[in-house]
Amino acid sequence: MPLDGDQFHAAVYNVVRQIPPQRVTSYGHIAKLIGMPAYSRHVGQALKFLSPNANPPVPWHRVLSSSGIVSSRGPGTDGASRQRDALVAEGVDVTTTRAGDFKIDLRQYGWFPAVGSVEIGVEVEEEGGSEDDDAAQED
DNA sequence: TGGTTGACGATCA
DNA sequence: ATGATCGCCAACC
Repeated sequence: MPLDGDQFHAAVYNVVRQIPPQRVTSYGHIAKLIGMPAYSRHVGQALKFLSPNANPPVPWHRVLSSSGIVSSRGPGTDGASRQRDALVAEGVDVTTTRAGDFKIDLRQYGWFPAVGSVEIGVEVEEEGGSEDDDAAQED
């Protein structure tokens, strides 16, 4: 395995810090960027462990599910609404679906740079490089 | 040791 | 477009 526990967290934070303002990306894409595509769920875990007074700050609110929906932390929690609030405060247009979920238009705000084009900041085993995909498209 | 959980993702009906 | 399932994988219980 390329990354180890602490390194995984560090890599996640480093990548999230590079998400530009008014842009969002997905847990899964961050997992791909750090070379561990099957660890999308753990990206969320890492953000959960994140301390609010982290320095430099980590814009955790710019990370959502691949469908552009703000992940519900469960009934009775305010995490999702706080995330929506932070996004709106940045100028991101957040809509509410019929089911009550907060949704962001990835075609407009999505940030999905090609794997390898972002600095991870931690040691990564040579895994052979394949570039693909685009880099954030505006509409 | 074994089953459940979770800030997920891709498929299929 | 929406909801149900299955696949992932470490942390818990």
